Parts: sequence; C-alpha cells; structure tokens
Amino acid sequence: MRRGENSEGSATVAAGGSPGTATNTNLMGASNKPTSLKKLAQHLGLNPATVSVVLNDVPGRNIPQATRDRIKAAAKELNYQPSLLARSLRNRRTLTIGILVPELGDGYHTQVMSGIGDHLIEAGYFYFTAHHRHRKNLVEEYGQMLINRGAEALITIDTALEHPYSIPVVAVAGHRPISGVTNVLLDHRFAAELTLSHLYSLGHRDIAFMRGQPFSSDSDERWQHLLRVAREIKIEIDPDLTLQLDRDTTSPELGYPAIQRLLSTGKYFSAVVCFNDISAIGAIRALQDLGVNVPGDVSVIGFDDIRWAGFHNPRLTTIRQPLINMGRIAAQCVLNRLHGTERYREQIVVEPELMVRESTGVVCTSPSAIRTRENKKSAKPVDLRGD
Amino acid sequence: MRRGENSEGSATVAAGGSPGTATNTNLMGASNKPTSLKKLAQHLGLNPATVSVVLNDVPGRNIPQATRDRIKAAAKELNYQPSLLARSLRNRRTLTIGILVPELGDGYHTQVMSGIGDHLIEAGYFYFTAHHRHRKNLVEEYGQMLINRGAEALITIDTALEHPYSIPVVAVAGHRPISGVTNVLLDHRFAAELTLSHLYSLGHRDIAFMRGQPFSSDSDERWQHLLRVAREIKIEIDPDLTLQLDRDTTSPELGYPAIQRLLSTGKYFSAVVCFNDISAIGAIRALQDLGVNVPGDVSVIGFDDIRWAGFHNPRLTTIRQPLINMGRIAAQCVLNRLHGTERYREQIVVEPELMVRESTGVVCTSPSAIRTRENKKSAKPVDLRGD
DNA sequence: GACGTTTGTGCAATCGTTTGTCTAACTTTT
DNA sequence: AAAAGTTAGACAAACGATTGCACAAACGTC
Repeated sequence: MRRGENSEGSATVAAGGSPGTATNTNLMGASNKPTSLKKLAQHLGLNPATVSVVLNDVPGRNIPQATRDRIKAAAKELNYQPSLLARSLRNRRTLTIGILVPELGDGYHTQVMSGIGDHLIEAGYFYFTAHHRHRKNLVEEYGQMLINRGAEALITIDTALEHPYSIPVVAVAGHRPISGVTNVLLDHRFAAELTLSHLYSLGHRDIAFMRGQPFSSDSDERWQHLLRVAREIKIEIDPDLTLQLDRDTTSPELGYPAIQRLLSTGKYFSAVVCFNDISAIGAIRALQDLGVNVPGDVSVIGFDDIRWAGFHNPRLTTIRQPLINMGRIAAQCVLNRLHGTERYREQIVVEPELMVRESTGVVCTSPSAIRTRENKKSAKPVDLRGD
Repeated sequence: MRRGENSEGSATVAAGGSPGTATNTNLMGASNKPTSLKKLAQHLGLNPATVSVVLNDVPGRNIPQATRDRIKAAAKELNYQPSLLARSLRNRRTLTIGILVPELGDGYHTQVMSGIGDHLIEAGYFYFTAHHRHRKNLVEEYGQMLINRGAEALITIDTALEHPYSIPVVAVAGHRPISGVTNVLLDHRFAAELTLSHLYSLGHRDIAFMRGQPFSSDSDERWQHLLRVAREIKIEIDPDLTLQLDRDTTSPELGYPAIQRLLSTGKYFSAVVCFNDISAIGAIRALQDLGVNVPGDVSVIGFDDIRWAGFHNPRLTTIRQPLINMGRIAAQCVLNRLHGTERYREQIVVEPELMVRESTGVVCTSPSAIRTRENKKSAKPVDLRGD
C-alpha cells in the first residue's frame, strides 16, 4: 500500500510548468537594482543627506514643507526602500535578535519560539534562528555567527552556554549561572511537588521515572527536585524503575522502547512519571500495545502540556509549562535589557501548573492486572516513522 | 487545584538572583567594541586591505608566508570577527533567505521550516522568519521588510502572495501561479484518490467532509480534487455532511465543535475526511466524548501525518505530506535559483502517501450504533485550552 | 547700509569591509 | 650597469545610509 519506504518520506520531484514560460533566474519585471538614496537624490536634484533627513523626519532641521512633499512623493514614486543593511552599519543598530535552539520543528521549542517571535515582531525586531542539535561546537559557532551578523542580543532555548557574552543573553531553560545571562526557568521544585503529591494522593507508591536525556538542560534539574521531594514525602524511588532516555529525537518513539524495557523486567509499578508529553504519549502507546490499561492499570503523567496533550486519548494529565509565555518573557526581558529599562537579573522564575486529565487515576488495588500482561497478545507493532 | 485560570498560562514572574551580583546591562567582561579590521591592521602596522586579503585567502596576491602568519596570529589573538554586515554591504551578498509563514509554533509549518532550516544552514545560509497570521497587509509589509534587510530570496509557506518579486521566491503550498514564484506543492489529485479509494474500499459511502479555512491556501485545491474524484468513483457528497472550518487556530479544538454540530443534525455518516491531522484529533475527541467509537462507528482520516499521528489513540490513518522534504526541496530550489544552477520552474510536485493505521475501518453495517449516541451521557466536557 | 538671525541645502566623514590599481624596493637578466 | 621582472604592500574608491558642520541667501533690525 505504501509507496516509497525510504525514511524521509517519498517525494517524487517533477518539473512542471510549460517550458515556454521559463523566466530568467535573476531579473524579474522590475528594474534590476532597487533605487538607492543617492539615485533618489539625484533624481530630485538634491543632496542625499537632505533626502535622508526628510524621509526620517529628523527633528531640528528646517526644510520647507514644499520640499518635504516633493521628496516624499518622489520616494513613493520610485518606490524607494532604504537598505536596512547600510542603515544598520551606520547606526550600529540592527534591530535584530539571535535565537539559538537545539532543534527546529518540535513541540516544546516551537511553542517558546512562538512567544518570542510574537513579541519581537511586535516590537519591530527581527530575528535569526539557528539550530545546533546539542552539538557544543555548533552552539559556539552559531552563537558567534549570530553576533557577527549583527544580533544585538541572544535568546537561547534549552542550550548549554559555555561562557559570558558581550551582549545581553536570555536563556530559556538553560540552567547554568553565567554572568550576564538571564535564565528564564520553571520552578522545578514546585513542579516536582505537583507531580508527586498528585500521584501520592491517588494512592501511588510504586512509581517509575523517566529521566531526560543528558543533553537536555532541564533533565538534571528536574530529576534532582523529584528525588528531593520524593524523599520528603517518603516515596521510595526504585533504581530498577528508573529509566534513562537517551535517544536524540523529539518523536513519541522516545518513550516507547523505554516502557517496553521496563515492562520486561516484570517489576510492579502503578504509575510512570514521564520526562515530557512526547515521551508520555509514546509510553501510553507502549503500555496500550502491551495490553496495559491507562489509567486503569498504570497512571501516566507528562510534562509541558503541549498543544494536543488535552486531546490525546486518554487526555494527558501533565505539568504545564507556560511555554508561550516563557518565550514572551524572554523576549521582553532581552529588549528591556537592550534599552536599559530593566536591570540585569540572574533569573526569572515561572510557575508550573498541574493539569489533571485522564491519564492518571486511583491506584489499581489488585496488582494482578499488570501481571496479566504476558497473557495478552500485544497489538500490531507500532508504526515507527522515519523522521 | 489549578492556579491561575487566565488563558495564556499562569506565569508568576519573580526576580531572582542576589542583588549584589547585579551586572551592568551593556558591557560585560570583554572589551566593549569588537576588533575591527582597521584596528587589527593598525595593531599590525599594515593596511586594512592587506589584512583582508590575507584573511580571506584571496588568490593572485603575493604576500609572503611570514606576513600571512603574523596576520593570522594577530587575528586570533585579538579575536577578530569580521562584521558580516559590512561585508554584505560591500559584497552585495548577505547569505540570507527570508521565510514568510502564517504562524509560529504549529505542527504543519514547523515541520516544513525544519526541512528548510536544515538545508539552509548546511549551505551556510541564515534566515529571517516573519509570521503574518494570514493578514494581507502583513504579508506585504514583512515581505518587503525581509528584502530590505537583505534577504536574497524568499521562501513562503501557506502564504497568499499578491505579485511577483524582484528576487527568487519559492512557495510551499501557495497555489497561485505567479511569475517568478516556484510552487512546491502536493499532488492533491492523488491525495484525493488515496483518501476516497481507501474509504470506498472499506465500504464507506456516507462520508462527511471538513473543508479547510478559506485563508489556508491548500483548502480550495484539496476540496476541488475531492469533489472531482468523488464524482468519478461515484461517491455522493452531501452538503449537509460538509463542514467548513473557519477558526484561525492550530489547536485540535479546531475540529471539535464542527463534529458536535455535525452530530447534532442527526444525519448518518460512517466516515469523516478531516482537513488535517490536528482537526482529526479534535474530531476523534469529539466523537469519543459523545460516545461514538472510532473506528467502530465512524472512521476518521486525517491529512499531513504530523509527528504524533502514529501515536494517537487510535493511531491516525492519514495522508502523509512529506513536510520536511518539502521544506528541503524548497530550500534547495531557492539556492539553486540563486546560484543559477537551476532553471526557474513553475512548480515542483511531491507525492502524498496513504498511511493506514487504526482510525479507519470497515464500515459499520448496522447504523444503530451511531443512532444510540443520544442515550449515552457524554463524558466530561473537553478541556479547552486557551491558546 | 551694516549686522545678526533664520532658513535651506550641500559637504564630508563615518560605519567595516573588499578589490582594482599603483608604487617602491628588490632581484634577476643580459 | 641598465632594463626587466617580482615582490610586498599601500592607496583609494566603493557599498548605502546618517549626521554634524558649514555656508549662502534671504530677512529683519537698528
């Protein structure tokens, strides 16, 4: 049924369009070069400086209204568009922010980016994005590149910075304290409390945990707080029930094999705390495929509250990070620091929120249910998508 | 249990960090200004031009190795970083592409962006992104802005362009033929065939349809092909079973009320063709909430094959668009046109793929199942997230 | 009619690079 | 030893805009 089993999706590329209408690559309908200030001035018989002054409404210059009108009319007529490149060079202001992310096209980061982008573009700023796939040298290289291209400040998401920068930096979910870097981060202590007290109150004591990949900057922080809170409320964390994610992917496939491994040990557990919603979705899928009911037999709790968490089946109980807002806050902070309207702060803490939905429930009293899983034939193997 | 019911996610902002360590906003550890070519040359007692020549390994110039080494050493020592801004101005090459999208942080677009970003960055290009929320004036304004900032070419996703541009443009899922714009688009005819023949072969004849929002550029194209193919294979399309999406959101909430409305009419249908996976997930949720089994009572087919389609419950049967690949193709095409290594083409067609999973099944023979829905009490109302 | 002020615009330098041309010194050839 | 050629690097003019300063004409005042 499927055509093309190659991993990246089959894309048959076909040339279309009638050959007769082929257009030249470079020059379209309009004139080749855009009108420069100089040409405009020449056309008007004026000096470029005068034109510039008028077009920018520089205060304190007296140019008669007649000339002003004449200039503005000509600018419109010749469709003059100032080269922001040249302007940036001269003014030493690019109105550009650099954004450093590990990955494009993933739920978590894109939500944050969305908040950032919204705010920046409203404020008249543009941004360069670069993704480094958690590779140290690329973080360094692209960071520098962004600066060379004129970024006035940097925003990073889930990125491990190594040293201070000469421009303002705001890091979303970067945990290292670095001089000059403002960290926007979640109150992970509170998140751990929400997670564990929720499960505890439902009667769960045998809880499996998924630790995030080592390269994800939230992983360690989140784990440490879970450990601490667990100790405080006297939940024992069994090393055998502790999974370590390691694959560098943002597909739900992430959590799938982890759960398979967990189940194959035969150890009893009534709940799984997942590193994020994506892995939670994979985990649920794995459980369901092996005949384990969620939340009947095992409760699953996610993290992030990505867009479809509330629409999954079962609806995902999760710890919500205000991702969009975190992005917005980061953008706001970076602009404020740029404009000097805000003192540098080491960190800005945002609060998580427990979203109770359907994937968690009261603990299953008879552990027989989970023990029966060997008897059930697992469903068809999961469809593992390439990318 | 929830703290903060405001729609954007509660984010309590708190200033952290010990006040003593407050750092100045602007100047960090390093020297304030980065070293320019001029300063470097001065430091070496040489002319900037000579330094430039050496650092760029300009061929055909004879500079003794000793001097070359001296220059390179000094460049490293003073950490000279060329201003790409100035270089761009002088060379009239910015190595920058502009990307125009309707929305940030949504499954469909971000997948495409991911493919674009990958390819561009590998090729040494950077990109500006701007999102216009389908607002005509913003499309125009941001498009111009990108050009003013030096974009050498434009890539658009799901964006309605109005006129030709003076630089190469590649549009992903833009359907208007515009001179100088290469359209990367899906073979919607084939997609319609895949969709309908799949449902037909499962016995479905009473099929409901969701039409995409008018501002989405794929909507009309997709609908027309569905109509045509339906006529050919003699599936009747009932206007009463045709839904029109209109809300401008990328949350599954999109499909939810549409299905509610549909069910409330009492008309019988055995399958729903959704505009995309997101709305399909919302649709499934709505059906399930009203006690309709998917695929037992109603089959649902999506479109796009976003990342978690295969992990949803039930796994989503869908028409896959090779989104990442479409992005990659767009990037490749735009660079090729820029370098003149590829003739302009009006369009590049990519092929969809039917992913048969679990949300479609053989038609339910006794329509009683769906008629019983009034008897069942619906589940808790769905959790409608704000953003 | 001399002088200060206002008005309207031009000039030139600057931002940080790149690149074509040019010169001075040094080396080789005859 | 003079002509020719090589070598090493300087110089200046761009790229396209901004901005402080200068300057000329017109105007008003005494």
